[in-house]
Amino acid sequence: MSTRVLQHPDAAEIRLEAVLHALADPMRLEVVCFLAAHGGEAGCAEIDLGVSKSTGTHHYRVLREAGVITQVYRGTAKINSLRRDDLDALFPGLLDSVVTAAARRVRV
Amino acid sequence: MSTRVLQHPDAAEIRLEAVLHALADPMRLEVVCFLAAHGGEAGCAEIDLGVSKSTGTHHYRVLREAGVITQVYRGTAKINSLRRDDLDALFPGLLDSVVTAAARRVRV
DNA sequence: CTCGTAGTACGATGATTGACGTACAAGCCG
DNA sequence: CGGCTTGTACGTCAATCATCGTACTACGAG
Repeated sequence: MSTRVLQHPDAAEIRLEAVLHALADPMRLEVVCFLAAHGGEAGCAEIDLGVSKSTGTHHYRVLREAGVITQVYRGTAKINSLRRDDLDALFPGLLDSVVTAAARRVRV
Repeated sequence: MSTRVLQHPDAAEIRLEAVLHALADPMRLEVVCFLAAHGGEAGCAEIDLGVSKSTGTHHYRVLREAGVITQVYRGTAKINSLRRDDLDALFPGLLDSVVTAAARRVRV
């Protein structure tokens, strides 16, 4: 039906538990870290999660519905962006501490 | 067998995903907020979660095994303490931002 | 010793979730 | 147009999770 427009929760509707739950999955955490490290933009295909496309779609959807990322179509590709502004405004310091902690975790 | 000694993960074994997962549940988040607001000590019975004892035990166990809280027996009661030092050392700022965000969330 | 309180252990159960394959839609390119 | 790439929708399956009830242990008070 050619929607091509993706629904995102309003900033005021972002729920802390949903964000934490979205971040609790290692795969989604990796996506967030990737976006945080790359200026917040990346196509779905640029982040190799090692899972099937369906599963990837599923995880991106969870992140989007939790209000963690924004997704925009650009041709056939879909660009994912971190909603850093909204997250920082709602939960100051949360994103940074999680990303920092995740980066350290990888090193260990 | 009178174990009466509870096993806690070592500080180095605390996993970010486990902590996030533990914090993602509203009930456990409430426990953490309560402990954070009360100097980090409280018996299981002091925090009314509105669920059965079994469920309460389950949630406390998840928190303990994730390395979020410490549990010590004092007579028949069990005292829960936040592992603030360990968490702050491993994931600087994480606990504060989550607790702050949760407190704000309740107000909304 | 007996009882009450505080919490554990052990299933059981229903809901949610993660992962997948297949079939399909939308946009680019030859 | 026809094929390729990119991602979605849908149904399925297994695993995990939150919740509970019941039976039990440990401790303190009387």
